[in-house]
Amino acid sequence: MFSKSTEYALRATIFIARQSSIHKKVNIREIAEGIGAPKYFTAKILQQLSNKNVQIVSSISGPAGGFFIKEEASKRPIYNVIEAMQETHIIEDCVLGLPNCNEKTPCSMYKPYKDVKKGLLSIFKDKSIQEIANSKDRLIPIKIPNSKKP
Amino acid sequence: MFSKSTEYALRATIFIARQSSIHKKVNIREIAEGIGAPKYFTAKILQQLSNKNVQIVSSISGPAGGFFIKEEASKRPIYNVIEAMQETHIIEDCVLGLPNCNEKTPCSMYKPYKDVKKGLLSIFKDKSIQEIANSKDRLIPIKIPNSKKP
DNA sequence: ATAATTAAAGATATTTTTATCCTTAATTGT
DNA sequence: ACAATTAAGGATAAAAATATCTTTAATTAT
Ligand code: FES
Ligand code: FES
Repeated sequence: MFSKSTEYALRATIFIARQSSIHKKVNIREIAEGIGAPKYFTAKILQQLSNKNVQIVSSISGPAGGFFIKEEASKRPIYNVIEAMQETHIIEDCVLGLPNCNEKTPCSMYKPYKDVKKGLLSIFKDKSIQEIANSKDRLIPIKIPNSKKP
Repeated sequence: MFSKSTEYALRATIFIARQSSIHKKVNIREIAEGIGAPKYFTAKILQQLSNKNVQIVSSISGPAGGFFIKEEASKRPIYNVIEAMQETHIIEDCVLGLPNCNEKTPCSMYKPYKDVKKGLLSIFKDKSIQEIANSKDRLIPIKIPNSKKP
């Protein structure tokens, strides 16, 4: 559904939130391994999530540093991650790729998609990062005993 | 939601179906202009939809040739176009990008997405190409009086 | 002060997607 | 047979997404 960037962003956010709930900061290597994503690419995505006006994740440099999520940020909906990655269009835009998806200029899919869109939006808007992090569902493809991504 | 390829594929299929309903064959130029898509790229997509075991659209070379959709093909669900473009994964796969999206190995989004996925699949599976073509909703971005895509 | 550890930032590389062009084959009308 | 029109197929180009590497800055501990 989303790009790999956004998939990694969602997984990373949930992963960090879980560690932050036990007041543990995590570094890039831990995050990348924890979500089964390429390390350097994950680093780039974390810049997007931490930097900016976004402020979904926070970070501190140096030893004992790393990434974490503030209490208040973890209460925000996971939808904010999709916004930060600038991919709300994947849900919001016309299914046929036409501009101006609205009541006035609908395509053939507008009506049937209307309710689906609502449902899709609500699954990301109705749950906070914290709530999703609290579930102990997997965030990683498969158990890798000793992965070697240096 | 889908790739540009699939968006064009959906629009082209509906466009051709409309013309076929009045027994009119259309050529690449007419299709590309009719759906507001790049001509050569549209041609490549039509190969995917006509060629193969897919057979959603049919074509005939030479003067008075062009693309059309057979009666029986137009009764198939629009979902077949998404299958032909090999993008069912966009609906079917894990929202977080994890492999093996199923009851046994769910991610945090599995349950909330389950019903949305059903709705999403049904809007493409429950309507035939013909039915969608019969609606006279737009298939093109905006009215272009005299577009110049040579 | 120095060394070690961490993220930030910038540069580069690879792959995929999107888009275009050119040649060939099929069909039609003259 | 020949010219015109159309799609098919192959080659190439351009842009975007994905991925990696290198250097710099910040922080900590010694
Ligand atoms: S105009 Fe196509 S889904 Fe809204
Ligand atoms: S496992 Fe994630 S949505 Fe199915």
